[in-house]
Amino acid sequence: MTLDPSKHHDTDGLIATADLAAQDPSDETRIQKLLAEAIYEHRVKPGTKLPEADLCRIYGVSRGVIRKVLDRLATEQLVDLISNRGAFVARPTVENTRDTYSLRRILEAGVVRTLAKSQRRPSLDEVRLQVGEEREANRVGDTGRYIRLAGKFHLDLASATGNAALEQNLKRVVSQTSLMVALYDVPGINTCSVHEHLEILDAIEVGDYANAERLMEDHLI
Amino acid sequence: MTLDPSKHHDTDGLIATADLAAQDPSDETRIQKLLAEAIYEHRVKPGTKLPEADLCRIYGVSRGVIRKVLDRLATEQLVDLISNRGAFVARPTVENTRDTYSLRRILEAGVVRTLAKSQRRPSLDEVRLQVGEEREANRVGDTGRYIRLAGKFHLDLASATGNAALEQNLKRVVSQTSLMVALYDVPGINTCSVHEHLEILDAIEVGDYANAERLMEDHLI
DNA sequence: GTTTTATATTTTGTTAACAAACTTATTGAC
DNA sequence: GTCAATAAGTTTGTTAACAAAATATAAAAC
Repeated sequence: MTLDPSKHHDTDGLIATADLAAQDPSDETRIQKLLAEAIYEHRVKPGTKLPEADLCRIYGVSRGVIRKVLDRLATEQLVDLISNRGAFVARPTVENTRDTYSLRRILEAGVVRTLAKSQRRPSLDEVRLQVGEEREANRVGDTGRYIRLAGKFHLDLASATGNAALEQNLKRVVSQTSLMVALYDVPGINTCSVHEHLEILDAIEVGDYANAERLMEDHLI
Repeated sequence: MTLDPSKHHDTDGLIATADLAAQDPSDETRIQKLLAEAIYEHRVKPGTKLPEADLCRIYGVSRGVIRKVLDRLATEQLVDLISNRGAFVARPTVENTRDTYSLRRILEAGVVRTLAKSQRRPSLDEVRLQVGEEREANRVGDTGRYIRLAGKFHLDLASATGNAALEQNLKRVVSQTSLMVALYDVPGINTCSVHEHLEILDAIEVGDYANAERLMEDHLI
């Protein structure tokens, strides 16, 4: 792939974020994150081929690390790996999409239930603050920022549980569903309503886990 | 590692299952499964070093495939990968263990809820039949068989939901918790009571999802 | 005998070359 | 012009060699 700005390629969406990045984590981890983001943020379309040589040039690493990254993304189901043909941005089936959304609802219900049940109520002040920004972004019409914040809300709640395993699990499922909305027009998530986010927060802080759970389930589709 | 039966090594637990196995799946997938089983069935103890050369000899493959397998098992958290020092059977922390059990309860509650809520009630006849075998194994005192069947109960329920994503997720978490009982004496799971399994089945078939959920949560610890 | 330093061996990490499979381009027949 | 067959060119998969790091061994100092 060339970097000539006059010619546009399918994989151009990868370039933007290929700079900056601290080298604290290993090459593999760093590039896995970058590629994953590019995929679930729809900068590369589902079905797009991801040739090893191109990725090597873009990220400035050898084929070995690219191959490892692709293998990991395949287990995350963000990439389809076809033998002797290469890697492609995943194109999940409708079935798989439905299943993954169900799984997400289960996990998110688990998150709010955990929060609402916990004895020393975790401080959700920061989250509440961000929902404010969310509302503002929505009002002003900054859709990019709005979508990003709306998505972050769910992961922030998971983080607030203090359960790293749960958080990590939800993170993966969220990135999967993010990819899916590029293929199928799934309601909810995208159209996350600020009002509902606030209702959920309220239910959690009051400790009404039955309601918090129900609200979250209704919120996601 | 030598195969001399007079000398015992830490990694001997790997040998037993290294034979048979259909070559339908790729070497990587096949060996990943074998190694994962050896780990969560406690045939190799947590902390045991897994030298690449040994694994190559045992499974009869090149270092490349072993390295790929170890990388995958590391993301599954069954193996700890330490830079320049090699692979070790994972030794999860108490924190991680608690978190993973919470996650498991969330997922399993999701499973029974899904089953109980579903319109055309799935046929749980086979599962019910197996619980019968479970009781028999328990009565006769065949602990190995009993533990195996008791574990299978949970995965069979997940399979009955028809949600492959949910099933796959639970499978991973179950294998993680299986490894953990080798380190910490966690109640439940091991001591799965047949009676409780039957109660859960009943609640599901009656469609009483609130109760099914509660029973499952109480059942797991 | 214990500890420290130096050396040798083993083990892991990475790169580069080769082999195999797939794609594309070209040629020729109809 | 369309299609099929062949050949050239890419791209992926695998192996083998090398470099770097860690571990084990041996020697020396105290």
